[in-house]
Amino acid sequence: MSLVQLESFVAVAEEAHVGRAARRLHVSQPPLTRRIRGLEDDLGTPLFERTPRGMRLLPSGQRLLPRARAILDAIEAARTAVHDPPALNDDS
Amino acid sequence: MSLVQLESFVAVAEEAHVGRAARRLHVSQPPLTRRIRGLEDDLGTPLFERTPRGMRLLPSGQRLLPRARAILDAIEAARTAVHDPPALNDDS
DNA sequence: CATGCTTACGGATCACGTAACCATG
DNA sequence: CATGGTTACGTGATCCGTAAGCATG
Repeated sequence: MSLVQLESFVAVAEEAHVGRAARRLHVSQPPLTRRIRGLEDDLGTPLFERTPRGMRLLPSGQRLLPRARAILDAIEAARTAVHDPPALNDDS
Repeated sequence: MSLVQLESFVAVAEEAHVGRAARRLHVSQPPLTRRIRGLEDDLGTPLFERTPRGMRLLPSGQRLLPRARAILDAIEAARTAVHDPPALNDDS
């Protein structure tokens, strides 16, 4: 599992469409297909149902989605925290 | 920033020693040195002080450590959640 | 036959391990 | 001079984009 895979998963889940997610991520479709497949392989379970209209989240994917978002948010928060020393307490 | 970098960071922080962390991660020292350096470059700030005895966390690294652990834990939790459907509620 | 996901494939980039290097006490 | 982190370097793995393939309504 990688952060790139999680980011790709969230984009595809939100767009329900590999093509649109690819444009949003500024990447072509094939890498995105492979990232999703790689994540599914890593987890050992499919996350989407492939329909002729696009991608539909399976229950496994629905369970993953909020956690994936939280992890990506935590990454951003960590990035910020490294740079921002906590404000000094007036009492100290 | 990658999960491999975060995992490497936690190991080096806990061991305060690249060599020991490398053995723990079943990797040789140079890749680990490079991972830490890559993380520092990505964040734009050093995380460790290099001493002749080993590695010592800087304040920036001290702020990162608990967040890195939380993120890695969240990854494991997500991995589990994908496979484990929530227990059915008796009331439902 | 239009749409949309996937596979093939060639090329670039990344990441490893061995070996050599450098700094400190 | 022992210890421990880093740099050099060659090789194998990974990942991308273009192009071709395939399935569905």
